[in-house]
Amino acid sequence: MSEDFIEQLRGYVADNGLKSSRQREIIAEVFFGCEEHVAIDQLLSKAREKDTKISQATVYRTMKLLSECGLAKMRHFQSGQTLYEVSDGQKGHHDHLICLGCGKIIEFVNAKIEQLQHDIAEQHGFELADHRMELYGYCDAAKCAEKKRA
Amino acid sequence: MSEDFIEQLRGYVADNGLKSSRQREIIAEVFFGCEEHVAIDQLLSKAREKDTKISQATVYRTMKLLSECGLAKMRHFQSGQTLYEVSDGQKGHHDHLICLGCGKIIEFVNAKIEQLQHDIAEQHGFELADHRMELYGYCDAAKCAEKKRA
DNA sequence: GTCAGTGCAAAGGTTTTGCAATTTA
DNA sequence: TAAATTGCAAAACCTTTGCACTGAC
Repeated sequence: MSEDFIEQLRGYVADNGLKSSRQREIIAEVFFGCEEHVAIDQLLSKAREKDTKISQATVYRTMKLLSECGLAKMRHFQSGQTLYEVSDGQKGHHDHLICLGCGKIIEFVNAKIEQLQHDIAEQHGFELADHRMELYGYCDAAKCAEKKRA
Repeated sequence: MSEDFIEQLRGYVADNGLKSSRQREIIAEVFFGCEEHVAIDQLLSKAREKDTKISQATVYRTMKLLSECGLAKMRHFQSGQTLYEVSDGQKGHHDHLICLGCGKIIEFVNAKIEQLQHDIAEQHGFELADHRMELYGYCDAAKCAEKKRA
């Protein structure tokens, strides 16, 4: 499946008069192989395991390209940090449940909420294009329940 | 009502062994007088209409203070920009509907969604602490409906 | 007088960009 | 060979901080 994404990338590259590169393939491979949300420096260090010389600029440029061709999506979380995830269009839309204790991020979808969101947009004369919902709380791990009290 | 917020700020300052200052009062006044969401540079330029010499650092420091005492809340939107709004605790919780055409931000609350959010958190063993929901779309203004097509 | 607050400029952190060298088609 | 890609370092942002000075208590 990761290979599938790489194919899409190659198609985009070919269709737009761009050229392939080893670095870009490595970064894309690392990105699509990531469980969920990754930061630039995580991508960089993982990419460097395969090629020591990959630069941070190339990671930024590759992620920008992946965003443009709809394979990646940049997200700004409440904490302010920027993370990338495989685009909704590729792996299905989902929202996030985030633990303030351990940072764990759980993805979920709720059809009723999706419906209500459309209703609300309509009520205000909006044509909905996208949305994000993030729930912040503490998971059931002991240390997280403890942090909650503090 | 803006005066009411200023009073709360004064109370916090007094209770914590801090001192009052003209600049801080001006910035707070500007902030509480803002319709909705403001960026640092907007606050700075509005504050400078009342006192030319106010520095950016003071605006940052004041907004940090207002966040600490629960009067302001910092928000990171999808675009990546950081905006401040009067805290939920002060003006009631709400979510956002944002026009991608003109940038207009509408606040709303939907009890059903709030309920569903709690249900979801519970299903995953989470204790909900906070949440955010942002709907992005195009409002019914002609120019915005047009941008949508592009 | 003491200590918090301020303005300025420098320092931090993150992301983008200019450029010469390299690689792809 | 022409044009895209890369790495590096500089630049561009945004935010925080150190410091000497000012102002509140």
